[in-house]
Amino acid sequence: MSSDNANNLEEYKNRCNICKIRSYSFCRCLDDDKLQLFSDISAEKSYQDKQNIFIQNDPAKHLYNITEGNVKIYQLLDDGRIQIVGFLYPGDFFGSYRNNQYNYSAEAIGNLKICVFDQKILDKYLDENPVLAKELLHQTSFELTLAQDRITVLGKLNAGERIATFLLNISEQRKRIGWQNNPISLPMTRQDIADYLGLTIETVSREFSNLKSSNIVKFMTSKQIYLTNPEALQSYIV
Amino acid sequence: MSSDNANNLEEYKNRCNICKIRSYSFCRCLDDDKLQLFSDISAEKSYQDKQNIFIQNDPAKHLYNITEGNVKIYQLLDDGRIQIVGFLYPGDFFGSYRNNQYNYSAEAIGNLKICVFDQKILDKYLDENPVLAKELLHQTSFELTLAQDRITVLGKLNAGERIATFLLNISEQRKRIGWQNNPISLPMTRQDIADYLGLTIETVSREFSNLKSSNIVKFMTSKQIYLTNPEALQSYIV
DNA sequence: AATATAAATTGACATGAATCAATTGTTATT
DNA sequence: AATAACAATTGATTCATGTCAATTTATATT
Repeated sequence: MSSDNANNLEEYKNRCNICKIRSYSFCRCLDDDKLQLFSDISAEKSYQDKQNIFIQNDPAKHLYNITEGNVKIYQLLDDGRIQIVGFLYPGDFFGSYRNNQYNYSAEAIGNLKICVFDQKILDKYLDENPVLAKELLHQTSFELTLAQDRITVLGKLNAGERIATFLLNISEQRKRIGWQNNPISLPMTRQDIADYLGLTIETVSREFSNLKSSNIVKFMTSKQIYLTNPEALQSYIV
Repeated sequence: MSSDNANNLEEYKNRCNICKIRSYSFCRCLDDDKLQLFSDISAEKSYQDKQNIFIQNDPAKHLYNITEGNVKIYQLLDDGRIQIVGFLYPGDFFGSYRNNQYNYSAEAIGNLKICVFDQKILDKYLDENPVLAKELLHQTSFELTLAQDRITVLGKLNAGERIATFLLNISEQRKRIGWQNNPISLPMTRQDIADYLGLTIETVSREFSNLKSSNIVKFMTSKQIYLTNPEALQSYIV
């Protein structure tokens, strides 16, 4: 084994300690010695744009944690209609820690790096580390509130309100993980945004054009958007 | 103290042991001695139709477990629009075990009995009883999958499909907790159903009439509905 | 039982977003 | 640089569901 390979292995085994997203991911609850064990029971994996991580109804064997890049999770109806349940960002986890089926499909948006945990091994860990179980509970509970908010968006808001909410939510999320929150980058396509908001691509495009001509937002590129007047966006949402 | 009062107190202290909904509520994970302690840290409370249990954005201090009756949880927009996030039934829990704000308001539908837990006390319990933390995690995770399914319903299904899904879901839920699942009782009003499905009361009424005239359902009363042809309902959902 | 009040249904019409179609802009490939 | 393939925008029209209004049915009160 070359000293280079040895170094790489060392680095790989140490990756949890130097992980950039730890402070806003569920692993943050572990102290250093536990963290080392955590490196051992997880594996890092890379995906490219549009690659599937898993498919809905697959037997759920893993839990995933995003370390780099973006993921969309979606449900597919029999006739081809698609609903994007959520966009996930670094620090978010997805998959399952129960031995059943995945409730959605997961696909990479752009280049992606994730930590993979075996469901059974993680489950054993939970018994021994209540602090981790509690952290996952809190995180899942937070996910649930986000899902509930989205139910209201889809059930009650009109097209303009949905777009405004979407932009503000992304801005908040970026702030939460300490990234630039204005201008914001939109890693997903217009079609993705439409499938996320229960609209068509044409309606999304028209609403963006409205915001543009009202000087509320400004597009640096079609995927880089500057919120010129966030207060106006806020007032959209009632 | 009369012997009657003593008996009542005895019965009250023992109520977890004789609780009818324990087997499909999160308490099921506790064995007998732990359960006795659980009776001590919870209190039973009763509500009447339309009474609020708490309001959105109230400081979240309690976790609730339904022992009898039904609850609607909902979000209110500034202009009065309402979205019912979920209908809850015996065995379901709601509220919060985190020290933040409630994400929705909760209101009794009909007569209601609930078990109330103090968030802080329950939280301490979780540290000592990882099995309880895991049970809550699994339950919350299940709630999350239900919420995700609802996102797809609201984002992609048309009025007829939403109604069909709603009826089948209720039927499933009744089956899950071992109740009669056909005919099914609808404890909520038509307006509630509309606010739950992102529709208007008129559209809900019209879709019910369609199902009626297609001989897919039959109304014993306006709140007691017999699924004459569940397969036809199923095929609605694509 | 009669009256009042609330809940649910049905009809006529309006409208926001979907659909269909064409065009423009952007990114990748030779 | 030219071409192809894809992504996004814009316009014209249709349609599902909302809105407004009236009626019927169910529940509560005297």
